[in-house]
Amino acid sequence: MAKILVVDDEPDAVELVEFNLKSAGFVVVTAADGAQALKKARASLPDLIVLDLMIPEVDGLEVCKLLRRDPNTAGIPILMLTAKAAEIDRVLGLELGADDYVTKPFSPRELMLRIKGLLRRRETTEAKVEKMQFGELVVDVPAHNVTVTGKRVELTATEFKLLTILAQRRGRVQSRDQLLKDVWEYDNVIDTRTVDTHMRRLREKLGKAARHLDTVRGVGYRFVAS
Amino acid sequence: MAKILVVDDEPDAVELVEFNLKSAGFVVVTAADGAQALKKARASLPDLIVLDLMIPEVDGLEVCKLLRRDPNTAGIPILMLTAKAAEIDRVLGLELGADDYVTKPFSPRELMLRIKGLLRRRETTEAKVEKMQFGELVVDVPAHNVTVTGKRVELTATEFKLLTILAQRRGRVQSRDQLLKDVWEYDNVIDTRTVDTHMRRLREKLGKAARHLDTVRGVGYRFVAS
DNA sequence: CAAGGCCGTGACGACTTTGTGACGAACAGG
DNA sequence: CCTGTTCGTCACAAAGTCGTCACGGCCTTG
Repeated sequence: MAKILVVDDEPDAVELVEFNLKSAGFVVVTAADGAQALKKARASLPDLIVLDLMIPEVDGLEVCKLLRRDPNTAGIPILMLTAKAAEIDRVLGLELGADDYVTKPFSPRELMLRIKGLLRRRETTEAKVEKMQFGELVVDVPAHNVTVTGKRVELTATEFKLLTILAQRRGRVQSRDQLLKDVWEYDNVIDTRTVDTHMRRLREKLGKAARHLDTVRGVGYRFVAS
Repeated sequence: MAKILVVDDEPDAVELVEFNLKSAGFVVVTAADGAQALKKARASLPDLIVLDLMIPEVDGLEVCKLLRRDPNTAGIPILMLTAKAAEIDRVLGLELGADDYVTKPFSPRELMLRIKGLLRRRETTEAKVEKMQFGELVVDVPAHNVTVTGKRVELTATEFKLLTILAQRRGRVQSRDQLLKDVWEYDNVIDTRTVDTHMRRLREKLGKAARHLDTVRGVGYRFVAS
């Protein structure tokens, strides 16, 4: 479950945000000033930071800059809370590097939407790695190459695409229809059982690395990394 | 089609809105005061609520706040109807958390646009909660995966869907008919006792996490988070 | 406290889903 | 034009899943 750091010096605002986030199943860490924020960000490495611009000790601008400078925290999405719409330009600009903003007063609902949007955006962009390794299995997308314990496995174009898409979405079940859409591209004339046949061929060629290919009965297939 | 709760104490206004919504294919539920509104919102879990600010029993502000505080209704978009433009700030502000507003008198056309806008926004930007944790029980929807104290539990497609729907509506009792509709999808040929059998299998597989599955005698089943 | 209804449980047969081997069409390369 | 590969479909068998039913305990209700 995603962990979120909420930084604001107004207890009411923190409480409101905290309540909403917890209701949505997030783990919440809070901080009331800039110094605390930096400390907690580094200590608990949250998945996202909700940061008020006007806070004591070290202000929001400075916190943002410092977090971006540290390699450990540079990648964490920051959602800025600003009182004045006029400050938006600076917040989103190069100077600060926040990823999104919400102006006060905000509706909790709006805030939640932004947070989920940021988390999703990060998820999807991070997943597009081109060379993937899972134990003995290596999938090199640009080279169009697959190896199992260092030995090259010859896959046909369709098999390769199927494996790639499953691996890129590892952990998530893909229905046969979804796979047809993505691997065979809009060709819904094709029978869903065709997917099964290709999975069989894939498994055959991958040998022991076939353990990564899970069948989820009644739903579809899933790639497991471990 | 989406279900919409309309709350206003003026019968004329309700009728007008209701007529327009029904013409557009929405399912409409109405309430004339705040107490009724809260009751119906919790009972029928609409996709959106059109809420007049000035209503008897419990006023609009209070209804809004209470709905936001309940995890079961916190996510429902609220469209406020206000008589005075001056109230807008409070309505949209931190204090209330409405998602949009329309000032009276409004044109039906304007109202419909706002409603459709809110519904679309939710559809496109708000992902359903995908990963839920309740103590030792974790339900990961996209992965189609359930774990109890870290150990994976193998569920069939039907069992998983049943658990997911109950968990997403935690705290609220679901009748067997409702569950048949949502899990088995329009297949009302099926015996209601079938739900019992699946609940049994779920409980068996979940082990000690089965404590989250409550039987409400004479009514149905309920997922409890704690 | 007795009757009736509701729900948990175990069993079972019908049905669905998936893995597998085989086959012919389409296709690319020589 | 020939040949080998790839691809989509099919049929079949095995395994898993589903819906129903009957029984019995327990709770509710009068």
